[in-house]
Amino acid sequence: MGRPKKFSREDVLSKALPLFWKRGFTNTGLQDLEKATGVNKSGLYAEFKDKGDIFLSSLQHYYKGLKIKGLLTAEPKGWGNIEAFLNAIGEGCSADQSGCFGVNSMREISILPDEAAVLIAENRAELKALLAANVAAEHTAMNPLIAAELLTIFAAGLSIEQNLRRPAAESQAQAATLLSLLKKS
Amino acid sequence: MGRPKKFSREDVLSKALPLFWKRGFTNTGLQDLEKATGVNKSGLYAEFKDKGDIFLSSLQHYYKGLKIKGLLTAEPKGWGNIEAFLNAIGEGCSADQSGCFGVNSMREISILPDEAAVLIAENRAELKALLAANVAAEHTAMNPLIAAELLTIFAAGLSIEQNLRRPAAESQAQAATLLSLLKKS
DNA sequence: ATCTATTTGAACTGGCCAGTTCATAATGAT
DNA sequence: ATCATTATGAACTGGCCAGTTCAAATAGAT
Repeated sequence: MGRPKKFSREDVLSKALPLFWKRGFTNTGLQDLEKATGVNKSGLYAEFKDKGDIFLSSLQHYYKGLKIKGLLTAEPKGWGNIEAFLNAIGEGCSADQSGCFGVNSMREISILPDEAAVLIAENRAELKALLAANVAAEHTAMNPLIAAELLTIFAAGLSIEQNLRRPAAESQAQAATLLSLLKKS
Repeated sequence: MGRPKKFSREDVLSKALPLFWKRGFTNTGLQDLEKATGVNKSGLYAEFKDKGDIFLSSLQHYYKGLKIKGLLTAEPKGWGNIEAFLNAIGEGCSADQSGCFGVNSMREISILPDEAAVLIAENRAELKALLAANVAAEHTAMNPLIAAELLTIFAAGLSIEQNLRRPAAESQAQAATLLSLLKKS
């Protein structure tokens, strides 16, 4: 046995995540990461390949811990779940974390590690499928896949506009409006 | 009279804009700007205060030349204008310019000159008003302001997802779906 | 005390960054 | 030819960047 590790990979990621979330990839420096995680640069590079790897791992960590899967798989499925999901986008916005990290990252996708783009696309697809399942449970006349796509785009819009620091109440009101439209059809 | 200017401010801006549009503020360097505009660093700093000023001016230039005002003020006002507007978001996407520059910039707003945030907010408000006017022209049961807000968020979602290089046809199909929902209500 | 695994901090490389300065050249009008 | 205006390119500052290397320290187990 040697000296025990002082930090866990997940500890580091959960502290790095808010930085990337707020400032993005390029605007988050290694110094920032050292300070936030409390782990030395040497330590970080012992654990991660490079800065891109830290970002990618943070993104994975983010998706892993995401509540929306829980919200959208709750029973019974239906509008209730969808409304809870849309509201969650507006709620979780501390000063540091606005909107969805995945949506925010879309803007930087051209300079991100390729795997990041894949991750984002995969999770978008998963989200859409979950939404579709909840729509389908309501037996509407509307095609669940089409409704789900609509909701996904709307959610992305809500997310990105969180950067303008819109009050959560507004977002929720708009979410309710869209939902009532979908319910009627 | 001295030597005449070789470049106009607007020339420079129209060449700088695609850079910022594609790569954002931080990821666009002065070297890139020199190469793209054909104007020396010295020349750029004679015309602009700093890099932030070039960005801000590019954003102004972008909003000035935006077609959407034309699309949304065409007569007769109504769903047709709105559909044309939504489709334009998906269309104008060359490899260099994806989505709306204003929406893309929301992600970077925390590191942008303050005036940029103001500009973006103003134009969002203007867009919303134009959309509302077109909804109002249709005399729907729905509150035009609420519908306009919905459309604005949806447009932001479409814009940001353009970064994933979605085919324009998909975006347009989704736009049509949302419109049909709005028409029905 | 010794061995091992890990943390730490500092020094360092090489590169890019924004921004400044200045000397030189080009261009036009008078 | 002179004067005013602008363009150009190069040199330079000071700072931050990601990433590497290494020696010293620390902590546990045996």
